[in-house]
Amino acid sequence: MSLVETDDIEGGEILSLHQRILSDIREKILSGAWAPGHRIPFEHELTAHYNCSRMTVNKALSQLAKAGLIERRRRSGSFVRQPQSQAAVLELHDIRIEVEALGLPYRYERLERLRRRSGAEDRALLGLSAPGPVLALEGLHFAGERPFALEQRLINLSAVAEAGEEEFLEIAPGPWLIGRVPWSEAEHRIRAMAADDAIADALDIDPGAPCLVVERRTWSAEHPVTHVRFVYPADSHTLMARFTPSQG
Amino acid sequence: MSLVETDDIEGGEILSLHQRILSDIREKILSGAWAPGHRIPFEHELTAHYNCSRMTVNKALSQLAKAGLIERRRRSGSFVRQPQSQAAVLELHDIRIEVEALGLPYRYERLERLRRRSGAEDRALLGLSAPGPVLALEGLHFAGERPFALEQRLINLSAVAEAGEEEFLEIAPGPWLIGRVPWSEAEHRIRAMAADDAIADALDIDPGAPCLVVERRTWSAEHPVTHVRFVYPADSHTLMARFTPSQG
DNA sequence: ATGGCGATTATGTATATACATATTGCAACG
DNA sequence: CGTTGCAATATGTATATACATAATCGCCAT
Repeated sequence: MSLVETDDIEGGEILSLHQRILSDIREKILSGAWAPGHRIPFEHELTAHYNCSRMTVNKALSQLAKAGLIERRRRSGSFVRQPQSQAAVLELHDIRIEVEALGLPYRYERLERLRRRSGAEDRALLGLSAPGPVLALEGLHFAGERPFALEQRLINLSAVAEAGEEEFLEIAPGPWLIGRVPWSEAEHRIRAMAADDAIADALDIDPGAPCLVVERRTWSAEHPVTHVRFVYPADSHTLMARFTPSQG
Repeated sequence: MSLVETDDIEGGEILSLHQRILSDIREKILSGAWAPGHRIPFEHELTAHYNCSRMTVNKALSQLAKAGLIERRRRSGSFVRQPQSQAAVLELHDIRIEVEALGLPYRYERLERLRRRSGAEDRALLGLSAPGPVLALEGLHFAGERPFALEQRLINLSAVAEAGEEEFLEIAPGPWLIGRVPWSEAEHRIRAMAADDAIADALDIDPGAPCLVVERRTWSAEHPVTHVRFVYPADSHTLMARFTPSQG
């Protein structure tokens, strides 16, 4: 770390200039101070503001551009983009990680918890043939103050009895399960859907607004473990997956 | 980085050195030539090999490190990391097969075919760095009498010259390409969207109705081949993927 | 032997500089 | 009046250089 030291850095985090520029700008964008479409200062202005070289500014801005937070146009400047989470490789789907990748604070909040004997619908979702105890959970994942995803989950208590003792008030069931139940197989279903009133209300969007729905059923050693449905507002989320062919 | 031919002399995309180093190393890792744990050449060796400055090599390696492909240790070198989970074999779907699985007659119909020199937007979608000839196609996949999916496709004619001779009147470009171009890598983006007027018109649905959008970029040996966007009416379609974890 | 210490080495970060490239606006020209 | 072409501008990429930092190796003294 060099002697540069522009303003006295309050608070004591030792950040490289690069990272400080990054987080400054990210914060402006995520806080809404710089709305989508806003032109952020030119490189040479930031160079002056941070008292550093253009290369350093350029590296930071390039990184923000690659992360999708801003868009750069030659001769015009750099502009704040609509936020989109391009994170999220298909397999993982830990919403906390997605949210934190966006630089936003994450929070989970339980809406409902119901222990019951599985009805026909529950059994269809889980792929169970016989009735048995299940836990039905509904909760909201927040990114900052805004709902990021609605989660509706069924857990097969015959396979994971200890889940029946858990309240899941602020702990999302996904990470909880992953730590306890080794899954051997999963099936994903992805589709688009118009938000009905209940979903619109929970996610704080307009009824009829398009949503991305990701459903997953998980088995462990042939036993159905859980079925979960995530509902994302269309504008909050892009699923991404990158892969090479299995052989040729 | 010379100004040499702007026009495509066949055979090579014009890649920046930075990108060339990136893709070279990525290819070695993904192909398995450099196994996990393998020490990749020191920066100064790569500097010599590519005849460039250490900064350029450093930038490329830093990027690979951030992407999680390699791990860097001071005084020791850079090492290929263990592959992190990601299984997710979401198969490239052939729409004909989907439709026929529903027991409905399949038909493809071309709406538009345009051969042009790639503009900025085309290049962004394809991931091209230099201008060149592209083929822009738009077509409809029918299930019975109803539109099943709208396809908007760009083909990089520098990579697949013979596509420029094809009319694609009733042959969907997807299957045509698969038979000719072995792909080595693909990137998928999945999201929900409200139908705009043009899409609503093509698909014969209401404007604002939710749609599932699947975008795919495909590379063959580091050359961008095609970008395609499928738009499905929400009610017509569910994407499915089933997979097992690669490890833990 | 062994614990400490300095030299060596590879990466991390930053600088100044140079030139390429894309886009915009304006001015000159037919 | 519109078209062309040039200058200005902002970003893109690469260079050479400098010094900081972390980890390791080997030497030396206890």
